[in-house]
Amino acid sequence: MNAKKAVERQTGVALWRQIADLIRLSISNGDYDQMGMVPPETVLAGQFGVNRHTVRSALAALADEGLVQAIQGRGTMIQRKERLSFPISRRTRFSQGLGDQARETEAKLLSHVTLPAAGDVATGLRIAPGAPCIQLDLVSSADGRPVSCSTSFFPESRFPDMAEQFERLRSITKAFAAHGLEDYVRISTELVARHANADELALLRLSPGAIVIEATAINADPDGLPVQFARTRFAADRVKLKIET
Amino acid sequence: MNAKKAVERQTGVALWRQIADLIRLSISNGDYDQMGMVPPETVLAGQFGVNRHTVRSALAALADEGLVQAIQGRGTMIQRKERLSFPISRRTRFSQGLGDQARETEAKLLSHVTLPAAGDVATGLRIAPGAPCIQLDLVSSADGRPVSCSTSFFPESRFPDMAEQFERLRSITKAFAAHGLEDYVRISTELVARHANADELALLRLSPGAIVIEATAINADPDGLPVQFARTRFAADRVKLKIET
DNA sequence: TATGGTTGTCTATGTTAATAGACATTTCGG
DNA sequence: CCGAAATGTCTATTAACATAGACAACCATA
Repeated sequence: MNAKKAVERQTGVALWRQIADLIRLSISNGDYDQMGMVPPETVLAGQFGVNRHTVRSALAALADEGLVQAIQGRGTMIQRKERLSFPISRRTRFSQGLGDQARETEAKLLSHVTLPAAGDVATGLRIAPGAPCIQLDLVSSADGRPVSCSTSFFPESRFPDMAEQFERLRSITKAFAAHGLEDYVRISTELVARHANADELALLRLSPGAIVIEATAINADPDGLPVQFARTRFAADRVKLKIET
Repeated sequence: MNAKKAVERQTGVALWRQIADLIRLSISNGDYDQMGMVPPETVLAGQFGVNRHTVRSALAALADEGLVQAIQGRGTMIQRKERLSFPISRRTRFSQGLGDQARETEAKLLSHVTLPAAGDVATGLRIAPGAPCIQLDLVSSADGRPVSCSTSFFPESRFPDMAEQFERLRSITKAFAAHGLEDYVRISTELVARHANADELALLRLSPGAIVIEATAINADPDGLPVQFARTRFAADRVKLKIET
């Protein structure tokens, strides 16, 4: 599987950023697990066909992310290498699916507001456009590391206390249960990958230029009636989406 | 809903490339469908808070992709805006799922070779490491536009003529049928998003810095025995993956 | 045909990215 | 303790990116 390590010039993407992305990929692929450190700067410079200083810029960016740490005289140590495997199935729940991959998972409520449903939200939830719905903005983390941020919409008529219940119970599943909904399944998921915008960079603590996977999903009750319209943005370099059919 | 149009400086990604990506996204979102053209350069420059020349670089890149065409005195016309919706389910077939979204779909065989199965391939296909398997490299296009490129592995013992049959029938499904396998289902799919490498840029005719979604999938016969290990890279700005559960 | 709005082209200037080389500093093993 | 190997720091130079302003060329329309 020796993926070619090629960098392109004059593409609008700086060489040091391309190289940083490639090294990050190699780390999460486990290419350097033997030694627990990245190859020497001079070797990397040779592999990528660039100057050592360019590699240093790339490594500095990765050190800034906390992914590696350079030690003078020794080398550049790998600090982290995880890529969480994230199941997407009919029963997708955040913390549950991660299983024993993380010691601690957390979902933090950023904001909540009640507002009239916009076109795509109304269509997804099968309610009248303009009907009131509750919007929750969350950031989910594993072991203190942000993994995804999401914007969810719930029909207010059915789940009037969604925000309060979530804040109390710290779980969408439990907040649903508090409204008398014991079970729900995913009926639709659409995925798109793109560069992270400014908000996402801040929320997910990403380095600029990073990629997010945006999943637009609809959950429904056992009768097939939509209960949640969610748009979740995953930090692409921290997750692997596993589709279970 | 009104996604912020923010560009970041000193990120290693040139402003013109960030802007080109954002405009591409707006086009495929249909933001400019009313007028059929992109806003004037001066307006875009104002929106993004950059110089007009920087916007011109971005538009030049998009014109290079064939996405827009500038006409002096009139404006910059939109030439294309598609984003194919691509279903991923237990029965994922390339051409079939696209339905009426494209007039013509094509799968082109780039190369085929028989080689001993590497670690992950052997594990995925549940054959002994080193056992012979057939590798097919394909590029799939819709209406002449490359959408994905893939590398597939098949156990040679069971599908000895995979390459020949595919070349004749132009379809994995039909090539399976020619080997006596009438039906198969997807048992595993993993998704990762990253920047395209040099090969993918060329094969998919992408502009440098573009994003690909890499899907690693395993198909199995009705008895659950794996028959295909595939790694497919989609041009992220041309597709939307729709997960059907 | 005159005018306003749009893209095309040119010059100039400052900033960032990348290369090149030299040498200092630190670590580790012989 | 010495020397090889690694990272850290400095200077200098070139190419690419970004800004700024001016004006030409072209299109639509009043």
